[in-house]
Order: sequence, then structure tokens, then C-alpha cells
Amino acid sequence: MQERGQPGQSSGGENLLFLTDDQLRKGIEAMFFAYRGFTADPDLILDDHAYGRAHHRAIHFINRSPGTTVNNLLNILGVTKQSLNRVLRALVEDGLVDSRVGEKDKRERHLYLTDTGSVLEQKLSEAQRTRMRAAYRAAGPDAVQGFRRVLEQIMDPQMRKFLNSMTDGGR
Amino acid sequence: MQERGQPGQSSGGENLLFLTDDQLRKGIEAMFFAYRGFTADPDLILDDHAYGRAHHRAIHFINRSPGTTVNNLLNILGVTKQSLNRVLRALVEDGLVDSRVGEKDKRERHLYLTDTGSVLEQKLSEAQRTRMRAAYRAAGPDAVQGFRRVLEQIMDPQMRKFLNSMTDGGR
DNA sequence: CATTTTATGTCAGTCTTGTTGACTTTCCAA
DNA sequence: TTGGAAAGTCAACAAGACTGACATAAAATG
Repeated sequence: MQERGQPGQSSGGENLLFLTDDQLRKGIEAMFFAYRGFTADPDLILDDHAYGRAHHRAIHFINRSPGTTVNNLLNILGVTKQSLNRVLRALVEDGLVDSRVGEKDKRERHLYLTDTGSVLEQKLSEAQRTRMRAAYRAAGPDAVQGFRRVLEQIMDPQMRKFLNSMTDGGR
Repeated sequence: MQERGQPGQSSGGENLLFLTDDQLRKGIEAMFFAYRGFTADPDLILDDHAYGRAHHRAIHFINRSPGTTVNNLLNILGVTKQSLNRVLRALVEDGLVDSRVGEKDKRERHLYLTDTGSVLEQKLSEAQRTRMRAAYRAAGPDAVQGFRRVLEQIMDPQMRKFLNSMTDGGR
């Protein structure tokens, strides 16, 4: 009752059946279940360290862009600075993150992982990569390409831009 | 330093470069950003009703499987009964969900959406589908197939089984 | 029939992580 | 130089997850 109006559009073989509400619902549920699996392995490790996903996310993106500022991180993570601050404070106190006052602009803090922080980052990301690697391998390169393509369309354009800027320029 | 050992395996053109740590990291970040987009639209609606994602999930799966029991829902959602109970209590009190004592087994409660509940479910799922539909359309059917394939590999096998059982049997 | 197990609900308390509000320090531009 | 904007911090609160303990009712089992 919503979309099915125009099947058999192009040639007849490749129609728009993949856009039915039922197909969309299946994709929605797959996203839900997959995201649970996606976070499950790092979560186990985080429990041992009394950290949560918020800490994982901060660690990930600090590792990804060493020297990034708190404000940068806020834009990427999409939380309030107060929320991020609590997480960063814990990581700094525990010696996983180094927060250095900016040289040009002393209001800014530039964030770096310490050696200890890098060790945890490796553990976390390797756990997550292991699952992703298995999934990629089982699904094959073409499926992976489609996977990435759809994910990019689902995310907000701002994030897509950011993701691709990191993809090109990073490291 | 992890996986790149065996490229050029099959024929040389299609190698295993999609399994590098760098490719995996990009997929991981895409999952993170996409999930944010995935939940963003329903979240706006939920705010108006003073509900959260937990309520959305309960509503979704009750709509998906009318008459399901609390225990079923617990297994699907992967939360504790205390957590789910708080959500269900609110939904029942607000008249969105009907909880009926089982006829065969009177210990069980069978859950149904009321008319009011169905209205909210429609609003939420339509908001979510709108974004997914646009993403699917932009990415194309082959990409969607790959998307689904990779997601199924990422989720725990138990959930994959459940998802596919619903896919076949449902409605 | 007595006992155990299962399904559900509830109360209390904790933790993570999000929020808003108020505040300091620093920079910059009028 | 002064006032506003920006970056970051501290405090308090709320949602929603968790554990643990316990209650009730019904089913299953010996």
C-alpha cells in the first residue's frame, strides 16, 4: 500500500521488488541484529576494564586521528561535550589518553593515545575486526562493496563526507 | 601485519585486498555512522512521546509477531526481563499494548498492539523505512543483496536463524 | 499429591551514558 | 580594551541498561 506501484519498470527482469515494505523491514531487522553482533566482542573486553562503548568510540577515533581536538571528536561522535568530557577525563586519569594544550590556540586540547591506550585500542579493534573479517570473507568482495554502498546511503550526508575524507586523506 | 599474507590467490584480478585491516576499519566506521542514521528518524518521533529506543524495539517486534510472549521478546531483544518489563509496563499503561493471559498456559502473557499502538508503530516504521528506501534505491538491488548478506554474517548465528525463520514463515 | 521447574512480575540499587545549566579560560574583533 | 564567541570543565539529573532477591502462579514431574 505504499510503493509497489511501479514494478517492471526498466526491462522487466530487474524490477523494484527490493523496495517493498517487506524487504525494507527485513533490512531494518538485519541492521538491528547485526549491530548487536558488531558491538558484542569489544563489549566483553570493555567490561573487564570497567569501560563502556563511549570509551571505545573515543579511543577508536583518537587512534584514527591522533592530535584531534575535543571539538572534532564531538562532531564525529555526535554527543554533547559534557558527555564526552566525562569519558575523556576517565581515559586521561587512567593514563590511556594524553591531552595536550594547543600551541596555536590554547583553548584547544589535542588528544593522543598513550602506549597503554594503544594496547587497549589494538585489543578492541582486533576483536571487532575478527568478526568483520569472517563476515567479509564469507560474503565475498562483491557483497562487501554493496554493504559499504548501502551503509553510506543510510548515514547522514555529513557523516558520509567525513568518512570519505578520512578514506582519502587519512594517514 | 595481520592478514595480507595471501593475496593473488585465485586468478590475480580478484584478490583479498578487501580483507585488509584498513578496509575492515572503514567498514567498522561505516557501521557506526550508518546505525546513527538508522535510528535518527524514529528517535525524533519517540521524543515527542517520551519513549526511547527500547519502546520502539518492543513495539516493532510485537507488531511483527502479534501474540508473542514476554519470553520470546526477551530472547529477541537480548535484554533482561526487568528492563523489558519496565518498557512493557509503560506501553500497557499508556494503552499501546494489550497483554493477555495465555489460554493454554496461563503463566504466559501474549502481547498485541492496540489500535493506538499500531498507529505509533506505523509512524515509527514508516520514518525508518523512508530512509532505508532512499538508501536502497540509490544503491541498487545488487548492493542491497550484498548489504543483507554481510549483515547476516555479522550477526550471531542464533539471530540469523531467527531472522530467516521470520523471513520464511512470517505472514 | 508433593515437589520442582518455568514464566512472569516487582522492588531496590547500581552503572553507563546521555542530557541541561552554569562557569572558566582563551581568543578575537569591534 | 572590552565584550562576545569558542573550547573545555564541573555538577546535577534522567533514561535505560544491569544484577540480585523475592513473590506468585501454573505447569511438569516423580
